[in-house]
Amino acid sequence: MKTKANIPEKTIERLLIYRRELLNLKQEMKTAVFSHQIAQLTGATPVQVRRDFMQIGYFGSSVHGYNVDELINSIGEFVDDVQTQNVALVGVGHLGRAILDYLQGRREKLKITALFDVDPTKVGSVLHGIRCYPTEQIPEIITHENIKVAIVAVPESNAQEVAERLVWAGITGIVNYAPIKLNLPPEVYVENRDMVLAVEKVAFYSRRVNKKEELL
Amino acid sequence: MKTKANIPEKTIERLLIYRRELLNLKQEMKTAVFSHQIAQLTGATPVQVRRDFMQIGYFGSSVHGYNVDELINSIGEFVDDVQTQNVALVGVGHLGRAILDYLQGRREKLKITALFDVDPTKVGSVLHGIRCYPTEQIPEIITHENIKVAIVAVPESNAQEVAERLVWAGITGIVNYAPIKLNLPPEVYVENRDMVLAVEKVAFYSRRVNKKEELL
DNA sequence: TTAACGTCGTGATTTTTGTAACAACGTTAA
DNA sequence: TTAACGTTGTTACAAAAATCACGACGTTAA
Ligand SMILES: NC(=O)c1ccc[n+]([C@@H]2O[C@H](COP(=O)([O-])OP(=O)(O)OC[C@H]3O[C@@H](n4cnc5c(N)ncnc54)[C@H](O)[C@@H]3O)[C@@H](O)[C@H]2O)c1
Ligand SMILES: NC(=O)c1ccc[n+]([C@@H]2O[C@H](COP(=O)([O-])OP(=O)(O)OC[C@H]3O[C@@H](n4cnc5c(N)ncnc54)[C@H](O)[C@@H]3O)[C@@H](O)[C@H]2O)c1
Repeated sequence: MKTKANIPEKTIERLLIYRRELLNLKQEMKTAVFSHQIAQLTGATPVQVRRDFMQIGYFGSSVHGYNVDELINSIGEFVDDVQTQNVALVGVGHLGRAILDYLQGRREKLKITALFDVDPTKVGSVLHGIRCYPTEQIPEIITHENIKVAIVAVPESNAQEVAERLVWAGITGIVNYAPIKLNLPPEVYVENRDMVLAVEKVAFYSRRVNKKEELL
Repeated sequence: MKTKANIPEKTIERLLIYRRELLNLKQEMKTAVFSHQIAQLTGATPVQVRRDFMQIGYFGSSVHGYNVDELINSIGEFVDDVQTQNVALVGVGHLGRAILDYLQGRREKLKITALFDVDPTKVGSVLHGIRCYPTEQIPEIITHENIKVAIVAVPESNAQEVAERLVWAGITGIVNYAPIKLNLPPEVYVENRDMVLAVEKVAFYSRRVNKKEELL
């Protein structure tokens, strides 16, 4: 895949958003779509949409626009692995449970295949058909299931330790819901999802709106 | 505040991250800190750190670095409102519960003061001292409590409708956990937090790490 | 006294990201 | 046949963000 070299991160993010909406269009039996429609559905601009598709080497027709099915496949070829990627979820509390309920079955190529927790009442149980293991078994299971991606939903105080164990076991990508910066080797890709920061940011920008209105 | 005009969004995000770590330093009784230490703790570069502080008009000393307390206050003066901002949480399921547990009491200037749900078993109950109201009362409560920020944690199928109701009631900032693009007036600030997209992105970049290792 | 050091603040530069402009090309309708 | 239309692909341009490079300024120690 020659194009794959230097696609901007922002483009990757948008491609995933496009796909989400394209899957909806497919549900609605739509077969073709124009860039300005995708833009409308996703909050991007039409030019941005077209350029993003250009970057992954998918070309539409100036008459019918883009073929929904083909486009979904092209994005998939680009962002997905050939095989399904297995995912581990560590910390099966309220948050972990919500994540599990929500994620499971949403994407063909992503599957949570192992849960980990320390709580003896949770270890050994099976949720959504997935077994919950004690954290001691992280190396064993991660290796055996060839898991590279993990979701960390444990309390702040345990997140660093858990993350290190995961990386040691072979994990190379982490979605981190704990409100700390994980200190890990730079080759591990970490996406942080601290909710407090999100709310703070929205609180900040929501205020500017109010300020603006006052001036009118 | 004259500086407040044109601070980049990325800087705002980093300032909030800096503050999170500075609050930890304060807990540890640290009183001063250098830019390279903050950089280390947050994943930024030292220059970026200094630049960001420059932008909000806080200046350190080249000898002692930055005063932790003062810096926390300066960031606060910049990003926080003078009074506490009240926040509404809509959808008290697994996700909503986790958000509530986690957010409440973490920040002086942000407080969840109202819950909304449609489930009769939840409406009327009190969690963390906060009452859960039926969604019909959104306009009334939002107005009465002067709430401008809301967190949407309802199922996908209801998110758009709920968001519209919130905006109609006066909400100007939303953290959206439903996996859809909310179609709202452009002056409403929306932060989307779709977990599937986060995992997909991490899955993508985690793979590149593996690829790289293969080449060595 | 002065030179070496470490850090800050900031102008200059590079890199990344987004936007505008427009040619190319079917399609439609005069 | 031809002109007008709407959309795509792409080049050129602009804006935003990150990085580099260096002067300024206490502090330390020779
Ligand atoms: N970023 C966010 O959006 C957000 C939102 C809510 C919670 N959180 C964070 O996620 C954490 C989990 O939230 P929650 O509401 O599910 O809390 P919770 O207490 O309901 O769940 C935590 C789970 O982690 C397990 N656990 C504890 N230590 C562990 C370890 N060392 N290894 C494996 N599992 C372990 C516990 O047994 C429990 O099941 C919170 O502490 C908070 O830091 C983040
Ligand atoms: N983005 C993410 O990270 C993420 C993760 C998990 C879930 N989700 C989304 O958030 C939603 C909630 O997740 P959950 O696990 O808490 O689901 P849940 O079913 O446990 O909770 C949903 C809650 O919303 C309430 N609700 C339903 N319709 C409502 C309405 N019109 N107004 C007010 N409340 C209403 C329900 O009564 C329930 O209490 C999911 O459907 C999913 O779309 C997002």
